[in-house]
Amino acid sequence: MVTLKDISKATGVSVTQVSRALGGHDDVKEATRAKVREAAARLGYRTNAIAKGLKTGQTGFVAMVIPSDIDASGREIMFDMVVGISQAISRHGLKFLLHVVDSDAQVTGAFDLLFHGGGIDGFILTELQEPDPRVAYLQDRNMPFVVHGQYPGRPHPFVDLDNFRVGEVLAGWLLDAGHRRILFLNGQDHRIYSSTRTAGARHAFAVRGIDPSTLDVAHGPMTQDRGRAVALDRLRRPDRPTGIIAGNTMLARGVWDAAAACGLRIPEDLSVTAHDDVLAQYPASGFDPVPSVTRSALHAAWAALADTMSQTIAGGDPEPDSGLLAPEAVPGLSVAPPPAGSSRG
Amino acid sequence: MVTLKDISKATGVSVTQVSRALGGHDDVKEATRAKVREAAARLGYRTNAIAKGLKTGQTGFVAMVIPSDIDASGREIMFDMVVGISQAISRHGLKFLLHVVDSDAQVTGAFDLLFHGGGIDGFILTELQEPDPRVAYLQDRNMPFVVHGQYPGRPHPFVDLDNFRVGEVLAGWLLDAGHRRILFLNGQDHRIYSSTRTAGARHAFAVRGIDPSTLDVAHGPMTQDRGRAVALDRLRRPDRPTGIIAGNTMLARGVWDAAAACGLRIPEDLSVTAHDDVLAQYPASGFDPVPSVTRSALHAAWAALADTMSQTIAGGDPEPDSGLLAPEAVPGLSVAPPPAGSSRG
DNA sequence: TATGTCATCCGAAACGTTTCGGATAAATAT
DNA sequence: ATATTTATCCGAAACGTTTCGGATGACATA
Repeated sequence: MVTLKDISKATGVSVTQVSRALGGHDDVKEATRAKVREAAARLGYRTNAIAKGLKTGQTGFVAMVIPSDIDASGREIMFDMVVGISQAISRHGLKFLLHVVDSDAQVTGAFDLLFHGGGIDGFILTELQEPDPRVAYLQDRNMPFVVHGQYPGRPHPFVDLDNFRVGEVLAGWLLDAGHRRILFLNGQDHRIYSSTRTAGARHAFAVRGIDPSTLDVAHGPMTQDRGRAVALDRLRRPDRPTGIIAGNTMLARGVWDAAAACGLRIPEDLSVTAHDDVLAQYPASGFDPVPSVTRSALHAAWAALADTMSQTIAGGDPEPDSGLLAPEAVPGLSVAPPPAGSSRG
Repeated sequence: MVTLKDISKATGVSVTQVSRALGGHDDVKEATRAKVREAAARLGYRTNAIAKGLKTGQTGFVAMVIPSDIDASGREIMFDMVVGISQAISRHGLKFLLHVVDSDAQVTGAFDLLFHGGGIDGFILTELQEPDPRVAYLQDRNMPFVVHGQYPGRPHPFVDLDNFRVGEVLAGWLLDAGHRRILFLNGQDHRIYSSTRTAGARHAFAVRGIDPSTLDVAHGPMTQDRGRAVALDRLRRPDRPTGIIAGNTMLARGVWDAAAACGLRIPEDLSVTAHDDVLAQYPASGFDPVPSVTRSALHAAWAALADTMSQTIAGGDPEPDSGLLAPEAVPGLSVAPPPAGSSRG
């Protein structure tokens, strides 16, 4: 292994100055720095992360702890998350660690193990639930962490899509076109993003003087199958919805299927709005007509997450509310006034 | 942070002896060891992995490097792998690290980065292909690694299902029942496990004096949809196969679907054998009739993999061939002689 | 001349652990 | 009695890095 001492010997510069030269400190003569850099490159020097970690107390490892008993719909989205986050973390020169435990109950124990005994600098939390003990646990023990999502009542470093705004916009488009019987195909129950989107949608109702309780919200996994099934069920009722909000593009695909199955045209007979996470596997392309969507790339969220993580580890408290990502509102051709025959609710 | 020095102060035992007491060395009086253990527990001591790593040169981190551009069918299996491996690794007191790079080409670079600069003890390789530069790269640079699978021509630490035997048994059952027109629904092309299973199946043909080239092998992702599609295509031909080998239970499900669609009964009109990985998400239950399978739990492979990894890191070369896992042969009710009307091929 | 400023440098200590090479005293062997 | 073994212990060095607290000489200022 090539060490600073080797470079020191090779150049005649002290270990201290070699360290400072490579570390970019400013009390090193340019000529010296060049000489050191050259020798480091020539000898194939690589900073020993462990030694550096011992001195600085930081290793550059960021961990995410997940239970192995995730349900089928969770696993699919989880892998995309893991890949996206890992990539974003690597780009910041940090290293991503995935730690799998047997059950939810063991997650907090793993935090302790990894942080105190394992040289982990910080944690990433996703898929927040209500209630979720993880946030309080980490806060109480002063372990650095960043959340994808926000936990109510406890300010903490986070990155999150403005889900309230998403619900507001998607519902607003339908309401403004004249729809009153609206179905919201939302995500899993007890997920905070789901309820925040519902709140945003209901807010859109309220500011227009429409009773928010008339919004029909259906919770569940965000899959094409479920989208089709729930939409089909509702569309076959006599007082069928004239507008549907889809939580993501997979649910939207299910709605398109259901509309086709019922012989309903979009947007003439049924208006649809959706949120688009810009995932490669769930492209928003191929829809006819082009849907009206709120759009926010998940990979942008991962990048922001990595950024906030690296700030948090460095000790700088990120500014509150800086983590809220605004969705882009992209009107398409999937919204029209409700069909004349439909009675207004 | 609680250190050895703190325990030393609290107990009056030297740092050296505290270290040895906790480390399980034998030149420590039992009374002393108990006193030290008590103090460690009381103060909440946890070994500092970084400091230990600096001294011993090992960190307990094991990494797996994957490219982000895996195809859809790959992602599904990959997540199960990652979860299974991570869990098995944790159980050995090691820590699992998932590192995602943008493309295949960047994998070897990541090896260097993680090993030399990142304090990674060793690597786990899965999904071997032909050719695959990773094995030679790690071998040439003396980085410890364990492979799930075997690379031809280069002995290396590995854990693998005996895929030759799987092909041999699954084909043998059909041949011994009298089948001659057999379809093998195999895994992805260029995957070593696929070709090894094919070789095993062809060997079963050869030892029975039957022309191995009459075996029809179809490569592709191991999904229910593909199983149905390929089976349907073959079953509709005039010289349809009378026996089908399914590479896993999902493919088998597709075969069951296809048989139903063609009005064929199993096993009266069509015999089927399959391999069962014993995955929770792809249960082998719910089949009627119970299929004849070779069975080998993937999670047993992960456990063996973690075991071999920990030996390899410790410097002990695991015995060659100790990594080959024998499948269990579990006859069911899905194999019968071919229907009388079918002409023998 | 004496003092201060500046750029550049370096020795030594520190991070927490493990381990080498003995030290001590008691028990046993000669 | 002395020599040897045994059980138990400890100081100090080492791993590779960063950083504190100065040191040095050149130059400008008073």
